[in-house]
Amino acid sequence: MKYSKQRELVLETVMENPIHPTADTVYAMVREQEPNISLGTVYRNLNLLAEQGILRKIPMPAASDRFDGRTDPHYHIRCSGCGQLFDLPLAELAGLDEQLKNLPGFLVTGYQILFEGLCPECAGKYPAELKR
Amino acid sequence: MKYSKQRELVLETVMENPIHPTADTVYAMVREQEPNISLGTVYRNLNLLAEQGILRKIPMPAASDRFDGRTDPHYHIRCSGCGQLFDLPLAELAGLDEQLKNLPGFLVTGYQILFEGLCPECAGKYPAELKR
DNA sequence: ATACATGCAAACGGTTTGCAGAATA
DNA sequence: TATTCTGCAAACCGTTTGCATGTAT
Repeated sequence: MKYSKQRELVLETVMENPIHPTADTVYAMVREQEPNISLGTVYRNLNLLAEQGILRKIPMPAASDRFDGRTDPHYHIRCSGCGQLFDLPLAELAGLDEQLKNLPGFLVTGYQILFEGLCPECAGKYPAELKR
Repeated sequence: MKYSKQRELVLETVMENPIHPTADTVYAMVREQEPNISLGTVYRNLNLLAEQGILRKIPMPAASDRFDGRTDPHYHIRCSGCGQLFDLPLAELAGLDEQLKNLPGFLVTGYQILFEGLCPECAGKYPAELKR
């Protein structure tokens, strides 16, 4: 892997903005410092950095993938109010690995969870009953 | 909702084939009985039936959505070997709801899990170490 | 008659890719 | 110089949509 200014900016942007940006968001942000960067380059670098394990790609069902500077295992929650993606301060799911080992037939190697709900800020704004 | 032969076939196909087919697969299957049906109609009906809760749409990260005739809560596992999606015979995740209620700030309303691993058949074929 | 559904094809959004030229090592 | 990278634009894939026509109520 050879150095490039573009890649440095892409990485820096994801690292310094823990907002789990989409490729498009990264593109917009990097463009402020490097107006000629192309969206393709942003994608290429994000994917490359994710492959190397330097950052993480969070595939989102029915939405743009997001990228995360944190590479340690942790959960995410999408806020139905503002649409943002947050880290969820939830401990490892206890007992799950246990259950998974004892499944007849299947060999589970991993899983992805995406939580849905309201972030602290939106939980305040919305009434008791929550909608989509 | 008005009756249509096309919708009936789409529903029937999903119900009778518990393989969690994609829209494309449903299209191919229905076409054998109704060669003139269009892919758009298949999509429209699958979405409509899912909205009504008659069947379930399973959004798949970085892949085509799948549809499920089973509407009761249960988990799925994607086999890394053959790519098929299976029901996972796993009990409700115990204690998770507990943990979720006590999260500071966040109000969790739901979650989706997708497991990854090897199905019984593929688990036999592959050696001990498993890859992607 | 009036909804609602269909087939078709075009449009869409997110992402990837082929290419010729530019930058790094 | 050899390799990797870039910008650009076109291609791609899964899905949705507009429209004129057809069908169920």
